[in-house]
Amino acid sequence: MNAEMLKGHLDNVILATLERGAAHGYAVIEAIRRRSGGHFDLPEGTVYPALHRLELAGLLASDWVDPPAGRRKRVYSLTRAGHDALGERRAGWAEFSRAVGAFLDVSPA
Amino acid sequence: MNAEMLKGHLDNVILATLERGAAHGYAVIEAIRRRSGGHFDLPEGTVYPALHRLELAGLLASDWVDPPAGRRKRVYSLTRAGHDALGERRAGWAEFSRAVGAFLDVSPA
DNA sequence: GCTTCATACCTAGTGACGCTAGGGTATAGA
DNA sequence: TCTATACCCTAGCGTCACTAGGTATGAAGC
Repeated sequence: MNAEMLKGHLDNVILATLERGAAHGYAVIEAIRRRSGGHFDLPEGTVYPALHRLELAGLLASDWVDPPAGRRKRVYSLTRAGHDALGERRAGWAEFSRAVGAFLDVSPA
Repeated sequence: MNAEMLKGHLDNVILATLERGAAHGYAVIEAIRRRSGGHFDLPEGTVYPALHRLELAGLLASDWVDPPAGRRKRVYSLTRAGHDALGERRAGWAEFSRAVGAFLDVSPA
C-alpha cells in the first residue's frame, strides 16, 4: 500500500516522525512502521535517500553518535526550517486530502 | 498545489470524474478544475497521457465522436473494470489518507 | 569458532508518472 | 488577417520510491 501512493507525501511522514524527537534512520523506519500500524513498511532504500534529501534541503540536521556499544548512528533532528516546512505541509495536506476526498465522495474518516 | 502531491492519485480523480458520465479529454480537464474549485488545474500533457494509460489498462473505453460542427472528440467512459477499480481505489484512498492524517495529527476535515 | 540474525548505514540503477514544451486542426470573433 | 478558444497529441525531463546490492558491529545458537 506504499508504492506510488506515497509519492510526495513521504517527506511529510518523516518530518512528522522527527517532530516527536530526534532519531537515527533505522529508528525512523521502525517508528513509521509501528505508528502506521504496519501500513507504511518502508525499505531502507526509500528512507535513507529521503533523509539525505531533507538534510540537503535544510529541513533536517544530522549528528554522528558513537555509542559505547554497537555501530555509529546518524541522528537526525528537525531544523527551524524543518518545523516551518512541516507546518506548511500540514496545511497543504489538509487541503489536498479534502480536495481528493471530495472527488471520491469519501466522507472523511 | 498539484505537482508531486498528485502522484498516484491522478487516476482516482479522473476515474471519479468519468463516473459521473462519459466525457472527452478537454472536458475532463475542465470538470476537474471546476469541481476542485481551481485546486487541480491540470495541463493537457498530464491528462491526455493519463487517459491513454487508463484505457490501455482496460479501465476506460473511448469512442471518436464526429460532431456536426467543431473538431472530432474522443469520448471516454468507465468500463466495468474501471468501476471496480474505482471502488477499490476509494477504499485505498480512505485508508491512506487516514494513515497520513494520523501522522500529521490533522483532524480529518 | 562459525553461522545467523538483528541492527545500522549507504548507493547505483530502474521504473513510474506528472509536467514542460512543442506541434497540429477547427471554429468564431476582432 | 490575427487571435482566441476548443480539441487532440507526444518526446523528453525531473523527481522520487523502490530494488538490489554492498559494508560493518554485536549477540545468540550450534
